[in-house]
Amino acid sequence: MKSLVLKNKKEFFVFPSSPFHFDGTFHKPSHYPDKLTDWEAGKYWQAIRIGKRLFGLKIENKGATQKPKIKVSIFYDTNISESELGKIKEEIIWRFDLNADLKEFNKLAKSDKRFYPIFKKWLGMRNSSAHNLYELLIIAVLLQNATVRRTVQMTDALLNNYGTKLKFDGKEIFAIWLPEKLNNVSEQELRDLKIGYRAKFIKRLSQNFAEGKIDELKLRELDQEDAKKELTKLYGVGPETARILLFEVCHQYNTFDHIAPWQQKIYSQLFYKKPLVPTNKIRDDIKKQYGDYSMLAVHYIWEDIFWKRKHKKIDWLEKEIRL
DNA sequence: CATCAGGGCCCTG
DNA sequence: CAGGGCCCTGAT
Repeated sequence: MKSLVLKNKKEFFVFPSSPFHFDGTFHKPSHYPDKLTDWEAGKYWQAIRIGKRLFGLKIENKGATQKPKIKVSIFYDTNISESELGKIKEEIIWRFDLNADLKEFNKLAKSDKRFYPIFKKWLGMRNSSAHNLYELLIIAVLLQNATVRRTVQMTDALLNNYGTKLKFDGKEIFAIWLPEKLNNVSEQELRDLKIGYRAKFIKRLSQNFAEGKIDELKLRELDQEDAKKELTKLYGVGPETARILLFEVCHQYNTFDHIAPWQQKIYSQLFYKKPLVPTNKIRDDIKKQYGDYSMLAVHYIWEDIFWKRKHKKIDWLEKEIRL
């Protein structure tokens, strides 16, 4: 594995739209533990790629819910251009949806007697992705048909072989490889890392990205239906993977269409306090109540229970999260 | 020890 | 559009 020490630093500030929730936006406790990001209250680290170059990223909360302000520190090796700095800023704003206009959504939340306490607690939280399309796609493929532990093992194996370790700000943060890095890696070599049939997906997807067949920026502009169509064309991307990408990378707030069996059990408890409610009913009820913000609303309630789980084990939930 | 399902997807009939 | 197969791993 390559290792990169980043000793130089440049800083700037960003002012997210108000209201804003720093920790809810930069840390998602429902995600599986990875070495790609690090977080503590008010502080967040990750690697970010601009073009082919890697930078270290530290983001700190310097504002308040109604007066948002974040400090961004970029760590680099020898030099960094103004254009690169600008692109990083733009990219951060997109990935963490810092310019989001959530007025309509917050109005909707206020009229929801049942879950208003949750919406209020996380007021200003964004749905976000630390990663670009290719990177999140890889993660999503590693989630397929696997338990959390297995996903972690596969991620580590791939990172150890093809990733880069960045050292900055006293942290060690990993970065996912560029798609072309796998050009000369055979499917069998990937299989040897015990990622199973996903080797074929990752090989083919990386090839597509390396050849520039997917334009992430264009995808961000498409409406939901077209974006979904484009994503589903990709080999290894079905309804669930498309949903993840649409919501997290494209910031489509209304993607509550596909419900996986394990999610069904958790939604049944969260929304009905029952072990198993039909997915059609769950979907219809949520869509009826939250309209264009179906997935975003569910995201608030979903992350909230995983935040609670951080300090207090929740029996019924533990059962459904397969470690 | 064997069997099985899993935080899906592709392919076939 | 339903159902089998896929990699590997931990649970039974």
